[in-house]
Amino acid sequence: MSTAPITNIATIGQHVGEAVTLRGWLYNMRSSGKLLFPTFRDGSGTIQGIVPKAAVSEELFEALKNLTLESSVVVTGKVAAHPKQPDTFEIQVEDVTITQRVSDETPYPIQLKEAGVDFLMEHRHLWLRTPRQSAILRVRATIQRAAAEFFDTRDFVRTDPPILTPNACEGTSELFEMKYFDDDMAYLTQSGQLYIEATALALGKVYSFGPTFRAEKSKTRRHLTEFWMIEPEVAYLDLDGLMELAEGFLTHIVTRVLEAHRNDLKVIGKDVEKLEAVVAPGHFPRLSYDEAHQMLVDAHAKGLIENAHTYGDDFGSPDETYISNQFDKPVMVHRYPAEVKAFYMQPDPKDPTKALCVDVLAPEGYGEIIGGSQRVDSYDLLKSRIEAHNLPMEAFQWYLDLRKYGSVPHSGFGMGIERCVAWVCGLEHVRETIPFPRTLNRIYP
RNA sequence: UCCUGAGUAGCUCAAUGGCAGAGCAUUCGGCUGUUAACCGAAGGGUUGUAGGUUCGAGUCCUACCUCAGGAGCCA
Repeated sequence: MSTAPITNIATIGQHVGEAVTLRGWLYNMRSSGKLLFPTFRDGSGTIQGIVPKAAVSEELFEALKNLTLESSVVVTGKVAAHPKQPDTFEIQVEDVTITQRVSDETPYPIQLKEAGVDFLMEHRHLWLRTPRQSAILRVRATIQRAAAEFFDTRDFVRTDPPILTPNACEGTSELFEMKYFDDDMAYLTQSGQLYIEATALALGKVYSFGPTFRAEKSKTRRHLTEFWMIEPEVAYLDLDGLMELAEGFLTHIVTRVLEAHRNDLKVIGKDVEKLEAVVAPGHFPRLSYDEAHQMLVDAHAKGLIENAHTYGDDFGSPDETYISNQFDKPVMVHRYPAEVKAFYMQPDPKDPTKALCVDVLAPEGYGEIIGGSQRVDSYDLLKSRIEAHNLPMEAFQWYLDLRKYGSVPHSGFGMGIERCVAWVCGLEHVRETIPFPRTLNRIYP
């Protein structure tokens, strides 16, 4: 075996003129008579190899010529600039060890050509190998790291809430239910918020980051039944401070993605200028519910949206799309009517019919990626809200305790990682943002 | 839950109610700079399931199944 240093494809440009070893898979094969052009991938990228018949042994040439796609290989060869494509490299193959050859009887099922959603999802474990899917997962990892890093470097303490809970956090959406030993029922968490309100009052500034579950029968490009959420919660923070936090947070994430993933974004097909506009100088626009409503009324009058928005109702998907399309940065819509929002949101002292809450709408019609609010800090008000929403009072005793012992104004938000990734990458559907998406009709593979 | 659409070769799709087709993939052959290479050949089908109409159904009708898009709800 060769002694050439092991390298990866992403950084292979540093080794032009040198012999290197790549460990990966056969991604594609083209040939032209006595020239082979195998394309290899190694998880960090793809590179074309070139194999003239005269340059290698007869056995190796034949073995390579008949090699099946996605067979695993260790390749040794000299790195050279691509003769036709600028900033691209190729490897002049000298030796190949086949780690495992894909059988002729069971060829790799996923073609390089287009395929349908059902087929790809059924083969998600293999679909992940395509350059686009790999690029998306790299961007996702950076978004997750940047999101945690933003809070870690600002003295937030990460506190992980439970995943098994005894009751609905918000008393709203459908929960996944399971038996908890003999007599009790448990539910998969739909948000860690209530629990991190407790840790925020212990530690000041906290965040949680983990999976959440919704048993909603939603069948759209924005919904998964299992998704990841990052949620900060801060004592003594008001709504304005929360909006500043959200703005800095998203700016940081997009900055990190632009630093590290211009190539990946190109593979994915995202227009990088759209992201550069997000981090350009200037604040994210802030719009009150009333202003947003007026915007929709005007748009309907001009025939720009189909359905008139009724004052007092939440915004529908088409409404959010219209509003976000008016700006090239994320839009923060605040102070919704309290009636359409959750029971724990603090009323606006200037207009108690409004809640001190904010939804951040991503550009390009990606909809709500962040939802947050200032929380009710009065014991009596919270108790009456729990009653008004017909929630089981005994389950919320601990939550009420937080208002009994040193209650303070506090605020927090939650961001769904998958929607953020879909927006940053410009994807049609959130199912591509997570390795193994869980949707209404699919839990395999 | 509701609305809409789609199920035909391994994949992506054609086929006026009248012989089941193409491209890609696979196998075989050709080609010394190919770019989802190209050229030639071969194999590959219970047309989602069950009924019905008809001389004849992939095509029309009914029910069901599966998937997708949207609404509602949400991140």
